[in-house]
Amino acid sequence: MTTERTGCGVPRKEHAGNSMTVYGWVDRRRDHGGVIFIDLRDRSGILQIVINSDKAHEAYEQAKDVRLEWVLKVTGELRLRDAEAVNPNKATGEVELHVSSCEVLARAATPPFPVNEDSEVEESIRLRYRYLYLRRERIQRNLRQRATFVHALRTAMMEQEFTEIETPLLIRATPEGARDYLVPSRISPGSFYALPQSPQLYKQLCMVGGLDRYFQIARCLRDEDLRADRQPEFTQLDIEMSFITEEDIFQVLERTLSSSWKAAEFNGELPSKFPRMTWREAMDRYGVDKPDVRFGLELVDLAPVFRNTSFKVFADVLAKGGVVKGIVIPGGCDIPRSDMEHTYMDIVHRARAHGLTYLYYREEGWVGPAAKFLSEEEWTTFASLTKAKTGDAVVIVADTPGRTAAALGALRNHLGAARKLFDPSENAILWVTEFPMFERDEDTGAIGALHHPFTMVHADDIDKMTEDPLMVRSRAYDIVMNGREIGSGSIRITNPDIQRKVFEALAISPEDQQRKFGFLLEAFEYGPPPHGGFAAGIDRLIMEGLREENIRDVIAFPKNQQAQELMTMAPALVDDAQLRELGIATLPNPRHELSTTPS
RNA sequence: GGCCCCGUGGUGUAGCCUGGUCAAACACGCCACCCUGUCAAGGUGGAGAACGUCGGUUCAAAUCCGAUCGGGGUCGCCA
Repeated sequence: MTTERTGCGVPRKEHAGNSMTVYGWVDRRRDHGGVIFIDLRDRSGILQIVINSDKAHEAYEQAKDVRLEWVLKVTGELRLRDAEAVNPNKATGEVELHVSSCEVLARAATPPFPVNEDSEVEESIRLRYRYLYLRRERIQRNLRQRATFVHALRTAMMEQEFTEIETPLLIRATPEGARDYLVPSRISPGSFYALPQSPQLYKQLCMVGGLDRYFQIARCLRDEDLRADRQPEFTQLDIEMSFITEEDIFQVLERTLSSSWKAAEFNGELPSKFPRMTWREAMDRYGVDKPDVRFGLELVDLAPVFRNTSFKVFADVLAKGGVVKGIVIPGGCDIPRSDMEHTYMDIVHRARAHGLTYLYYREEGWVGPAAKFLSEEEWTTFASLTKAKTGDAVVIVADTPGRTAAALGALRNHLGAARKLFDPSENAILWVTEFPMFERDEDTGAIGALHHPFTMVHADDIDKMTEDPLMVRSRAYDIVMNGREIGSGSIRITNPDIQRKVFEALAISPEDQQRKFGFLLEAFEYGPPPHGGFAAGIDRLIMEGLREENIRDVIAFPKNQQAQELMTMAPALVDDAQLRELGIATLPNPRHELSTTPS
């Protein structure tokens, strides 16, 4: 069947005169009475089929009843079209297949939405009939480019002497991090496996095992709420290397990603070296740890202006160790006060900052709620720090360093999008390095690991671990692209003394250390090589590469926001017998129980 | 768990703010017929939704209010 098959998108004028057989779906049909045109579609493209009642009567009788999405086998002779019949908009537009026989291989019900065009359809319908949505040209192209990209990643890794290793899917539940998906064990009733959030621990054990250079195109599963760029199961390019420093990892990623990007013919290109920025610098200049550097609007430290201010709110903040920072918005005088008071204020409040104030630099001078508080001297400082021009506006937030950064960082991202301040075809990729080792939970006050507890501490900061843990930098790094976190990694701790100090800083008792991570600590007693690695989110990279706004459009069978797969309707209830075998009993109405359980 | 947006024939939308003229309009699709050169074919005719669901306000509700369900976005969450 396939040996004599020609792809619908393949024929060109040089094939004219050839007899051929094509198979495919009816993309469109144009019935002129005595002659019927059918656009036949397969994954390679679309070919116009001509069925003439005089010349192929039997085929014509067949084709009369054909409808959209029917599956046909068509044999005929490829001919050049008359000059006036050429369609320059189609790859096969210079030729057409004159049919001698037309066989209906399958009929099709009327599709629930248009398959032959890239029109909007409600997400639930797309997901319910995913197999039909997959017929659309756009998603087929996305998935094909995805395959090319992943293939290129794999090739690049092999060329760099990495070994692809499969790690288990049924693993021990990890105590920290995201919520686990649990899998009950039949043989050990009451016990559960977890599905991996990432192969983190196994890849480190591969290093202890002497494999030296590991990689995997790894599925990762996290039971957390979904977002436009987040699915509960996703794919990572997972890497771990021994006897290396950051530089080696950076080089592998830069080489691998930029070459694969090119191979997949993704949007634009990636540089052969990614710029670097420390976490400190990212926070100071952009207010976020994943800056979108396609546009400016950098944060300006305005503390020098308000050092001796009569404006009580700012004075209080500064006295308590807070900061005053602002963003200069070029041409911002066109922003209505209502936006400042409502839209921007909401953004700032969501970041838990107290509020913002603003100043317009109009022809007649600075105008705004805070204008009256500045002395002549302060205006001079203000002008030199902001370098604002007539027509600009400045928004100012005063709060703790963290909240100020969060508020202005969020506002900056909003402004960048709302005021179209960047070229959407640009790829702004960079390394963000030297993340803090620890962070304090604002609500509980507890110290936690920002990356994970096996992240190596920056050599200069080991001494600060006990007295000033929040100032300790780590050897963790992220790749950030267009304001989106693409992946992260770190050099790992292999020194037991340092590991112990980290656990102490995190207030994890020796008993808990043993219980939670005992197997890793034990492995590290047997000569662990210095090592480190990285994990890059493949779905997100593809989103950026294809300029898709939603991760669902780069995944063949994605889930909806409730983490359901609407085609097969998973998750679903299972038989009591199945549960009994696993030693599991469910609450009578899980949904109800959950909603009434205080959290 | 919070917040925001959406829910009208198979699909996409209009109508909803300013309730009655709406057993609801338009495009595509669907059905029938006509048509031998189109390519988003064309023409003629036709079927198809009581406006997600429930409740309320009102003489009167697609239109107002409440709840609920479904879809999406987002904050929390994602070491």
